[in-house]
Amino acid sequence: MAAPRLRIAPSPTGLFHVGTARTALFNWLEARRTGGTFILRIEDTDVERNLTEAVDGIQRSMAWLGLDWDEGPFFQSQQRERHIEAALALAEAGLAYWSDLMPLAPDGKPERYDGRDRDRGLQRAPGRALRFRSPAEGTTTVVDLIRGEPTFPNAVLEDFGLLKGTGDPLFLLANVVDDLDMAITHVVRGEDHLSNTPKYQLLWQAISPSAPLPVFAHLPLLVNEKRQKLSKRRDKVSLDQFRAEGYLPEVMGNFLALQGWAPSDGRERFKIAEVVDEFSLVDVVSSAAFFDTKKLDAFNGDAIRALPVDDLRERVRPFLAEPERLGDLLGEVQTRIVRLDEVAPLVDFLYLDEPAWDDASWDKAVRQAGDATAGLLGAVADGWAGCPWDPEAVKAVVADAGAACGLNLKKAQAPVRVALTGRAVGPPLFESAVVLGRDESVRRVRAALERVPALAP
RNA sequence: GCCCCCAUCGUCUAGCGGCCCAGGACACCGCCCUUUCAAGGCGGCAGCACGGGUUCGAAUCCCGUUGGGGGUGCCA
Repeated sequence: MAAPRLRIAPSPTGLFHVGTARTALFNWLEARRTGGTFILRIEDTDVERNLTEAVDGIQRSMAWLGLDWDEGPFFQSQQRERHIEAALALAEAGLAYWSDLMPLAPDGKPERYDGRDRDRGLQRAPGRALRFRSPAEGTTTVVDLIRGEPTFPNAVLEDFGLLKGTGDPLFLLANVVDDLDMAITHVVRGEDHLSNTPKYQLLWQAISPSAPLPVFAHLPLLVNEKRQKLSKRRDKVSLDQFRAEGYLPEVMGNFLALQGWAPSDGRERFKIAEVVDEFSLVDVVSSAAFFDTKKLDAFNGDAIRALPVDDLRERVRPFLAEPERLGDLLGEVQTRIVRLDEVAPLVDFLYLDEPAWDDASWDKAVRQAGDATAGLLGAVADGWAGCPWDPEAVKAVVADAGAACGLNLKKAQAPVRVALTGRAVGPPLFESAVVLGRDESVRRVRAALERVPALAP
C-alpha cells in the first residue's frame, strides 16, 4: 500500500486554536508513524472572512508545537478555477443543478432548502447557486477508524451548495476537489465534520468514481466546562495566548496528545516525538474531552521545575528584562511559578525604585511584631550594614534582631519582607535581599521604619 | 423536528469477557517539612448513567431508556 497522505486544513478565520492544534497533532503523529506525508492546506475560500494575519498565526503555532509539514502551505483560493471546473462538469452531467436563493423565514434567516429547484432545469445565471443532487434513496456508510461505520440514509441529505450565487466555490466542493487532487488517503478531523462526510463521499464519487475513498478518523471534540464545542469567541483557546502566558511548547504538545489518546503503558509525561511509534488512530477514544487547563498548569509547572536553571533563564527572557539580574534567586523562583509570565510579578521589587507597597501586608506584619517593630527594623538595618552579604549572614541578623525583641524568625521576617518587597509573600527573603544589594536593602528597611506608627502613650 | 455521534472518579484517561469489590494523573482534603508563599514526602476522598438481556462469568457484547453533544448555511 502506498504511503498515507494526510492534511491539516485550517481556515484562516481567526486565531489558531487548541482544537485545530490537536487535529494537526494527530494528523502529524499518524503521518510520522507511517512514514506518510503531512500537508498544510489553508482553506481560504471564504474571502470575506479571510485574515492574512491568521495565515501567519497558523504557521507560527504549528512551528511552535514542532509540527513540521512536508508539503505546503497550499492555498485553496488558488485552486478556484479547478473547483469551478469540477462543479460545472457535475452540472453538465446532471449531477448538480442551478437554484435560486431561498426566501427568508419570519425569523429573518433563509429557510432550509427543500429541493424546489431540482427539476426546473434552471440555467446558470448570476445569483443562482449550484447544488448537488443528493440521492433520494439508499444509504451512505462512512468507514471511520474511531467510530466504526456510521450509516446515513441518503434521503436526509440536503442538496448542499457547490457554488455560491457569486460563482465562488463552497466548502464541500473545494474540500473534496483538493483532497482528490492531493491524493489524500486519510481524513483526520473533528467530529463536527462527521455529518458532512456522507455528502463528502457522494461528491467524491460523483467527481471521480474510480478514486478510492479516503479512510476517515473523526476525533472527539474538545469541549468547554459546559461540554460544548470550544468556541473562539467564548473560550480561551488561542495557541498564541498560551504561548504568551508562558506555557512550554513541549508541554502543550504533551497535553494536547492526551486529549483523546494515551500511551498503553499509562505514561503521561512525554514529548510528542517520543510517542510517534506507539500512536494509533484506532486507539483514539470516541467521547468528547473537556479541555481542562488545571492539569495543563500542573504539567507546565513540573516541566519548568525540571529545567536546568540556565535553560529556564533563556526561556524566561521574553517575559523578563535582564533575567541575569535574578542570579541564584531564579532557582528559588523556579519552584514558585506555573507559567513563565509569573516570574516578573514575583520579582518586580528588584526592578522598581520603590517596592509596590501593599498596606494590608504591612499592617498585618506590624500588628504581629507589635511594639517591637521599630526596634526590630532598626536592628536589622544596623546589622545588615555591617554583616557578610550572603543569605546565611543576612538571615542571622534578622534572627538575632528578632530574638532581642522576643520574636521568632517567622514573626521577625514578616515586616522585613514587606519593607524589601512591599508584600507578605514572595521568593525566600534572605536570598532576595542578597540580590537586591546591601545598600538598597538597608535603605528600604530604614524607609519602612519611617512608616512604623508612633507608640500609643 | 430530522440525521449522526457519545456515556468509567469533579476532570483527562487505563480497561477491549474472568488478572477489576476498577488502575494512573490532575484537582481536592489531611499530616510532615518550613523565614512568607511554593516545591517536596506520606496518606486520604472519589467512578463503571439507568433498565433489560447474552454468558458459568460483563465496566467490557446486544437492545432499550435517560442524559449530553454535533450536524442540518449561497460558513468552514
